[in-house]
Amino acid sequence: MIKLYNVKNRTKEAFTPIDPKNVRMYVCGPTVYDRAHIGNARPVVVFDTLYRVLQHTYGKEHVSYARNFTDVDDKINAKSIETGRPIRDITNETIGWYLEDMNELGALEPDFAPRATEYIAEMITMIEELIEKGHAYAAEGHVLFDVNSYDAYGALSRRSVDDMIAGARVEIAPYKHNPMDFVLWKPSNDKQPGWDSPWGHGRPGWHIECSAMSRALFGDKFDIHGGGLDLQFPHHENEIAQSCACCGDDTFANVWMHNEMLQVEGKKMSKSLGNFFSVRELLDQGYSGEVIRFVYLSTHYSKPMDWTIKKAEEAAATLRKWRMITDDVIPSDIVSPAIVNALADDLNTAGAITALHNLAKCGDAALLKSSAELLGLLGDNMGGWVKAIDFDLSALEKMISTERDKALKNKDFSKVDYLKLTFVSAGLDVQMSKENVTLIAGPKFDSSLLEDLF
RNA sequence: GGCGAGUUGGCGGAGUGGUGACGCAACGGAUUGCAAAUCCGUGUACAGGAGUUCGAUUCUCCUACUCGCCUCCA
Repeated sequence: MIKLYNVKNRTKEAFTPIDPKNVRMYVCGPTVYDRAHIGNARPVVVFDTLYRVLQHTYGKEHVSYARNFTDVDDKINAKSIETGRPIRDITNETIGWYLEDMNELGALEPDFAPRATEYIAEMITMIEELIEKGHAYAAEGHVLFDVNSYDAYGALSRRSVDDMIAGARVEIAPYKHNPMDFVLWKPSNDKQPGWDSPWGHGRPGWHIECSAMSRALFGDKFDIHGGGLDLQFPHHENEIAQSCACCGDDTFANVWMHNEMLQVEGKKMSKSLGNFFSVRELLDQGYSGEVIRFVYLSTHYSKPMDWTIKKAEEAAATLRKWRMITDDVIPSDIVSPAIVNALADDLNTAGAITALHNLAKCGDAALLKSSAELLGLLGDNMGGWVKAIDFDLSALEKMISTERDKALKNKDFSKVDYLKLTFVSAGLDVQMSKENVTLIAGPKFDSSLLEDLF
């Protein structure tokens, strides 16, 4: 049984799908104007893991996962004006990057990846319904959602409209009935992307796309809605308001999940601090996608996670060890119950990693591999970073072995020690047993440092 | 100002109303020509205060601190 912490009730509860043959999860995806940064990647890895657990529990063909691309947004418009490139070029390129980068993190592609611009008609329909039902109004080319018309507004994030107005720091547009009313549709000028609508040439507000697209793909009601905690308010609150006002109080997502934010070396990631980087930059620095994924999974999704070099290095060491154990091992048909149980308990990925450590300790390589794969780790497609060394060490092994045999007789170890030192400084791990000497290339192996020996 | 999350041993990080997870580091031992790797072993951690309880790190309240959202940035 899967248990999930449902933000709606702030309670961990048993997960019961609406239809076990059709489990539906919607996760808010990126606005596509630039490379995904490492904060963007956390929900991707978190919900990818949940996707795998759901597939494991209900069967691959019975789980649908949708993650949208927001490809109409003022940030994209700004980039287009700045670079002189058409919007579609920018969004296509960015989507390509995104899929590449997330693939490196071992994230499966969702079953649906809807683009906002392909669902404009559905959004317009929904906005019309909202107007008809008295939850939205048109004003000066805009359409606004009337928060006073929806009593439960603020329930998800536990905010009251009055408190928010009192503490508001935003300038209030004159055409709003209530300062908290938010935009469903807004007018576009010649330079902005736009579509014809009953309210003139314009474009959708940010929130309506998720309501319209999840409805189009999953219907009025589905199981899980996820995203970063920063989206809880206002984005998710507004999605709920739109969808429930339109389709009924008992519609939209049953379970709401939010992953906590990511920090870098103890500080909020920000461009001014210089600790802001993309997944691609990290990959280019030599941190493999698998290592990055492991670091993400070693902290529970509900807690803030600190990205540090130290963690990445520890993760790399652990994975290297596990890959050594599972090299050429055929994964077991089953997954360790300890791992399944940990993951079923509100996606306790850190607990699952502990269970993997236990499997490694007792040497059950087949089960270690199959179980790690449920977390998206130790897959054959992700191990390139470990096996990348193409260098025959057998001649060196023989060389040091011979010298050692001699030294053991004449007690002069100077030559052996010299070789050992050279090997170690070239990044080799030198393992001498009674019988022979084994050399293992470490992460910093550099064969050019051995040239003098030949 | 409003709202929320968190504070666990040297570091990271789970978890639990009553036998000190787990990883890294450290230390001791086995092993080794010496090492490394490996194996075995070693640590009186739960921010502070009050309360509930036979018993609290775990529940309740208060205090302090940290962080996040409310503002273009997930």
